[in-house]
Amino acid sequence: MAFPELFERFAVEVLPLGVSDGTHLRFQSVARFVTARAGDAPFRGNGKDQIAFVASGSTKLVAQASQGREQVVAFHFAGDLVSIPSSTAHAYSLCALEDCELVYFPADKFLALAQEESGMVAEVLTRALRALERCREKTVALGRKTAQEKLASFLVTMNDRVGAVEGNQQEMSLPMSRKDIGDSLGLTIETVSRQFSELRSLGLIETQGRSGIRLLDLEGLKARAGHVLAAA
Amino acid sequence: MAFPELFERFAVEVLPLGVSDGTHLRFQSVARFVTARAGDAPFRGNGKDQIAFVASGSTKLVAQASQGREQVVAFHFAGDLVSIPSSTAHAYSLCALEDCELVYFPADKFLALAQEESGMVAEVLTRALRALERCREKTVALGRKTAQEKLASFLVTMNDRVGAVEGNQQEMSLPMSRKDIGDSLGLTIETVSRQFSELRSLGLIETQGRSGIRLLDLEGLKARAGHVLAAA
DNA sequence: CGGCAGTTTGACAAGTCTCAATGGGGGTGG
DNA sequence: CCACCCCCATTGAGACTTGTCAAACTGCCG
Repeated sequence: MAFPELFERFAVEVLPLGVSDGTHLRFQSVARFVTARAGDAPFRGNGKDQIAFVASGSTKLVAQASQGREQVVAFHFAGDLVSIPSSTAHAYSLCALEDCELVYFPADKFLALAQEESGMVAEVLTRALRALERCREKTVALGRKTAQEKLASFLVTMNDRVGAVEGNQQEMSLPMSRKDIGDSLGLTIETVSRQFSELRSLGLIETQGRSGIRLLDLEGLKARAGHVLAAA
Repeated sequence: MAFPELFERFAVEVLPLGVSDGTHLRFQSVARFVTARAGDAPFRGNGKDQIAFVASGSTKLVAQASQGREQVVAFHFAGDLVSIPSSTAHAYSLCALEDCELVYFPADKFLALAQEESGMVAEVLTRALRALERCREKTVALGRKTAQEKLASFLVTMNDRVGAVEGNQQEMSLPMSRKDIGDSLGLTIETVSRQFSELRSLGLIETQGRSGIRLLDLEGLKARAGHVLAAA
């Protein structure tokens, strides 16, 4: 896709309605574009905070711990905005799960420009709070859930984000590998695989090939996800 | 402390310089106040998103998973702003570690008011991004670190937030119990205690009573924290 | 000074990781 | 379009970190 068209997708999704032409153009002037093939990591350690918009495809944000251990901090899909930090206790990199088109900005310029348009900061704040919420939920899973609960809540969450109704069941195609799922849930590939088998034999899910997943019993999955709803 | 004085502390810390008197007053009109004794949970499941400012004392944000398991999602100290969500997969509550004075707002009104003052949203966004960063770092610890690495990185992080230099060593008084630390790191009380003993016998830390901690070898601790710095 | 909650330490159990081998999908090249 | 091959996923056996249960200890508050 041509670059101006990509930027338009960002503008439609993130810029508030009725944003001034000037702001629109200034954003465009600091925007950069990149297409990434599955597996590419276009932002590996470039030393500056970045903000990236996923125009198409899907990505993972990966943190590195010592001894080659990796933790997937978040997954992103078309329309998501990602903040990629540079100076923290762990090195982060954004990595394409499928072929991707990304629009990205230096974080400092992006935030400075955003402040010129009041609704814009609010939009970014809303997205940041949503990201914080997801991260907190992940924290609970990583800290206090069993392998099975981790996978069950992962599937329920992913279904909310990319699932589609098929008959009276939920169907989705996950772009991430077992390794990605493991690195996201703090488990090994093998444990993830075993839990997939277990959920299958419990009749809660069906898998089709490597990425196809059908949730046969969404309520049953939720019951095994270890959730506790507010004001219960 | 009197309520107007508490609000002033919030205003000085969070409201941008030169905020209009009108905005100042509108914030004050939706602000609520509460003093909490150590152990109190003033926001337990009240059904609405809240934003709280910690005027004095320290708090923990706790999520509940099934079967009474608890996960501490974040700690907060005087000057911090906390977003307390209500409708998520887990029930959250803010809990006082020491006696606290809190200024709080309904989140919807707070965010609506913030938008009237451009610098205000930016300030809240900055804080939200910092909270997101901390949460991501915690995610890495929970997902991919050993018990010892978890405790070491916890101590290093806490030292950054509340530590003071004492001689050529770092000293701090932690307001949270071993249980709080365990619930924050995804460990049991016993494992936390064992790791404290281990770090003590390695000569990296000294403990004094239940809350006093001296970091004898900050670099040694960091080396055991499993960090990988960016652009290494 | 006494009681109690929180902490430390120990022994054992359990869940997950590691190492290893087999099986299957899906992409590539003929 | 089909077949082959490689990589990913699955399954199994054994090891190890952490959790569980229990008891002794200690700092802290009344």
